[in-house]
Parts: sequence; structure tokens; C-alpha cells
Amino acid sequence: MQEIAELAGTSVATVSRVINRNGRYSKETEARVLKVIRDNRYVPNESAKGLRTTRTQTIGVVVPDITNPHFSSLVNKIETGMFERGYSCIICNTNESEQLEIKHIQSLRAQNVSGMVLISCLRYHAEFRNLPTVYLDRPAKDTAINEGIMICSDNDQGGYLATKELLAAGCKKILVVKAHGDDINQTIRFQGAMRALEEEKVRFSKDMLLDLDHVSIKQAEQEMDAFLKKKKIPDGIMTTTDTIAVGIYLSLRKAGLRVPKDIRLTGFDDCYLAESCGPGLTSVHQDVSQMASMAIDFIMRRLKGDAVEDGRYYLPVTLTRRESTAY
Amino acid sequence: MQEIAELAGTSVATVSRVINRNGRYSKETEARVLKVIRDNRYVPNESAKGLRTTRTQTIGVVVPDITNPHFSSLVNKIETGMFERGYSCIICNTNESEQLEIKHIQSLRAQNVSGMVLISCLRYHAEFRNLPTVYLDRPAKDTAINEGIMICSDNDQGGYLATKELLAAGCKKILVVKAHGDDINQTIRFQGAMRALEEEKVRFSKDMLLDLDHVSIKQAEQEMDAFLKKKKIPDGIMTTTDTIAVGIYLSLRKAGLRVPKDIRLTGFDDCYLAESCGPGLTSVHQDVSQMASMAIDFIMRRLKGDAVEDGRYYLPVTLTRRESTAY
DNA sequence: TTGAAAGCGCTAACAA
DNA sequence: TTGTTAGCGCTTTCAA
Repeated sequence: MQEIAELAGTSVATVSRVINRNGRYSKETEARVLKVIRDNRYVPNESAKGLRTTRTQTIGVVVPDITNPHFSSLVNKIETGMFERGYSCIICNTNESEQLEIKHIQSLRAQNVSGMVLISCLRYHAEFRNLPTVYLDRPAKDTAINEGIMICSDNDQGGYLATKELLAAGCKKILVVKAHGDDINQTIRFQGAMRALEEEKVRFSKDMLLDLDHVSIKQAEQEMDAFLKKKKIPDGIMTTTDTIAVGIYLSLRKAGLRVPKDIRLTGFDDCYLAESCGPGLTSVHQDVSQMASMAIDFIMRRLKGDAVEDGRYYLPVTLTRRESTAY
Repeated sequence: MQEIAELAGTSVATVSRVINRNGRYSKETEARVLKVIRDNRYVPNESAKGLRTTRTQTIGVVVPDITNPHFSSLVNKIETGMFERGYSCIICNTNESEQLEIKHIQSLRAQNVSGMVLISCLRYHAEFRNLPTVYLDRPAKDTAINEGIMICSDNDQGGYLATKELLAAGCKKILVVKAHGDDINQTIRFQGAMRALEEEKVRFSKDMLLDLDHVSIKQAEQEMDAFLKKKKIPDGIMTTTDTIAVGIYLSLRKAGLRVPKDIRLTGFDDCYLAESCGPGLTSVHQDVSQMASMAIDFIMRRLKGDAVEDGRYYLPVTLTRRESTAY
């Protein structure tokens, strides 16, 4: 920067002003400085800037599993949008581990990120009130916590819609396949399903719930294999994630059961898995673009210094109908 | 840090030494400093460290499309492995755009990343010789370029294996579906396919090549729809990516063509799409874990100061057989 | 084994 | 509109 200043015949302060476009300089010096910067391919040092201002042009994004299509497209949208606004994203995978999540967040803070997008059911509001933070995609595990900005789909309604669809298709014996673990959405979607059953006065017995250790195609497939051996065959299956639904497909296929003829099936997320598996999977559609852009907006507004009120934002979901629930 | 020094009754220099474990201090002071650090939850400021040392605990990872399962699992492995070694990853999506890639790399350099993993056919060796860099998954577009460390699968052999499998299944009229664009792997895999055909003295005419604008399920499906309308129906299809193969599946299903009965199909990458679509897709398996860990190792070695020789490393591929080529 | 002090590149307060 | 300068938190040389 010193060098740029000398070449442009000015001071470092002015160079800094031009770079940060704060306006307090003449058109001529601006042009001169800009030219020298371009000619020398000068790139400002972010560490120095970060040290001086205690904020950097980076945003931390904490995600449970980048390998899950739902999250990868969410991350893709966030990363793209942030970069357009001059920010880079540090993506952190927690593999659904709370411990790892905490470590990652510490590391992000050490790196002076300017903001954070957390896909997590944990809440850290007390620890970093000054750091613009948005909780995305997952409500707080502790429902008593109201602080912070939270954006997610109306998961309860999603579970409801999917189950209603199965009932409309004439299903009487509905199996629900969810996962337990830290993602509270799984439970919320299940509750939505229960709401739909109650509304239609359909009884649900506990043995029609398959509760997986974690979300994975393999696990869903194996558990379903076991279920089919032991129990009565359902005529409809509601799953809480497309990934699980794909595992169910594999198991049913092996067992010679046809979708939708013998069994109807619904997914959740409506990621590309839903349209690419055959037969096409009816799935609850989440507006990923909207979620990402809201998260970006909130952070940008706080970065500009605007006061942004805490709140929970629930985005509406829709049902994308495909062959798997045809009737 | 100042504060820590005072509380521990020592100087900032010593605190720094303890943090960086350089050994030049007594056991007692070490214990004292460490305790104060823990008690106060002190986290060193990465910006200051970065400014002083011109390297940070971050690695830049440039990836064409995080949404593609092959890349998302590659990134997942890299991110996890790096974090275990104390590094965070800044993930950059280029959406296959050279321009965006260059912007991203500039931004990474401004952020003083300690190393880079680039999934790209471009080469930047001249610009940053000092920055530990590994080119992953994609050979140089300009084959004359020999500089740098490059790790990728033996894509030619992959194309060869897939096509051989189709031939072994008795296919006579083989359609190849690839994408053009910046990813030279697409072409290399195609060449491997040609090698297999030549070896078996099977003629290949240009109208049996479908060359997509870019890799996408949708595009593959649409182009295949059009192809089926105009041309003779093939009895085998070799694709250069699982994603494309999924699009082909969709098109064939609509047309009432059965896999593998009427048409046999192969994919490439062997990502989870391959096992989850039905019927299971025979696909060329890439050793993603190995690729990621080699990349990490090379960067770590260079970070330690070891001289690492430039070179091209081609990892062997295998064929994972599933139903789609059964015979 | 320790401490003092310089300085990494930048921003912002102050002065001009 | 511009320049001078202090100092952000850290590492590292030099001296003790």
C-alpha cells in the first residue's frame, strides 16, 4: 500500500480512502490511485484490515453435512450471494456433532468473521451478541429460547401436507420413517404427520414408526428391510427426508414391492434426488433460494448497522406431486 | 494476549511461545500460561497472526459446483481432514466459470490462505510459487503445462472400463453422452471409450455422440428425449458422469425403454446417485478419500517446509457393477 | 529461559 | 481534499 501511495504520488491514507470508497478525495486522485492499483495488481491484505477493524470480508457457515443435497444447495446459494456482495464463506462441516460444531464456531470467531449462518438447533446468542448471526433451517432445540434470528420452513405443515396426500391416495396403514438425533425438524415433521392422521381420525400405533439413528440412505434401506420381514406391509410411507425415501425405495424394490401401486411414498426437501429417482418422488418443497436470500439480507442489514429485530421466520412449504403418490 | 501475560506474570513473548509450542520456556511457566488461557477462554486473533506471519490457519478450496455429489464428498473429506490438522477451509464455488474462479483466487490470496486446493483445468503456477497448491481432480487444459502437483483419477482408463463393460454385455450400438465446457475430464473419458471401441474393432460414428452444454440432469434428459425421437435406439449408453446418467434414466423411462433389458447404461464417479437410482447404476469408481488425503498430505508437507516435487499423480479407478449393465 | 521492542499492512482520528 | 500518525494483536530478533 505504501508502494501504491508513492507511485500515485499520494499518502497511504488516501489510498485507503479510495479503496474503501469513502468519498473524501478528488476525482483526479481517485483515478490516479485506481490506475496504479490496477497496473500493479495490488490486492489489499485482509489480515491487516481484519486486525485493524476487527471484521473481515468473511462469513462463517456451519452446516451439518455438506454431502446432503438439501444443505449443499443451501450452501451454494449462500456462498454465491455472499460473494456477489464481496464476502467469502468459510464452510464448516459438523457431521451432526455438537462438539465439532462448538470447535468450528470458536475457530470462526478467532478468524474474525463478520457474520455467521448456523444450521443448527443449538443457540449461542449470549456468547456473541455483536456478531451478526442467523440461525437457518433448524429451530432451537430448547423451545424456550427466543433470541436471535431464525429462518426455517414450516416443517410441521410439511409433515402435515405429505401425510394428507397419502391419506387422499387412500392409504390406511401409514408407516412413518424419521431419524432421531439433534435435528429437531425430524420430530416436528413427525408431529405434522400425526396432526394429519388425527384430523382424519386415523389411529397410529407406535410400531408404525421407524426411528433411524441418523439420516442415511444405507441405514434407511437396512431398517426397512428388517421392518418388512417382521411386520405387516404398509400401504403408505411418510419419510422426513428425501435421503431416507431413497433408502426406502431401494428396500422396497428388493422386496418386489411397487411404488405407487403397492405402496405410496413421500419425501421431504424436494431436492434433486426426488425428481431423479424412479418413480419420481412426491416431496415437500422447501424454498431454498428464499431461505438463503433472507439469511443474506439479515446479515447484510446488520453489517450496515441497521438494527434488525430478533424473530422467527417460518417459510411456507408446498407439496410437489410426482408418481410416488399417484392414484 | 497482553492480559494473559499479566495474569500469568510473564510477557507477551512468552505467551506467544507457549501458544506456538516452540519449547523455549520452562515447564512451570508453560503450565501457568496454559491455565490462564483456559480460564479466560482466550482465543488468539487469527488476523494479527496472519498479518505478522503472512500465513493463516486457512486453506482455500475452489470447486466448480458444490451441488454435484462427487465434489461435495470431495470437499467434505478435505474440510474434515484439514480441520483435524488445525486448518479451516474457505470453500469457493465457481459454477464452472473461469472468470469467477479468478476472482475467487484473488480473494483467497488477499485473505492470506496458507494453501490452496483447486479443482480446475486452469493453472496458476507462475503467480504463486510460494503458496502450497494442489490441483485436484482435473488435469490441465493446456497439456503442455507440467508444473505443480496434480492428483486425479485415471479418467481415460475409467472411460475404457465402462465401455468395455458395455461391449462385454453384448452392446453393438453404443451412444456416448458427455458434456463439453472447461472440464477436460469429459473429453478424456470419451477418449477412453473410443480406445475400448477400437480395441474391439467397433465403429463409432459421430451421430452416436451427445455433447451437452453442461453437466445437469435436466439437460441430459432433454437431449436424450430429442435423440430418441430422431435417431435409432442404442443398445448401450456410456455417460461421463453419474449426473448425466440419471438424466438419461429419466428420459428412457418416459420412452418406455427398460434398463438393462433394452438398453445398458454406465455412469462415472460412483457417487451415491449411482446406488440410489433404480436400477442400480454401473459406474466408474473414483477413490475420493484417497484423492482428498493425498491433497492434504502434500499441502501439509509443504507447510512443514519439506520440499515436495511437482508431479502428476493418477489414481487407479475400478468399475462398480450394478444392475444397469447386467447380462 | 525470559523480556523489550520493532513492525507486519491497514484504518481512522486529528491536523492541516 | 489530503497527510501524519497511532495502534490493532501478534511473532521474532536481540539482548539479558
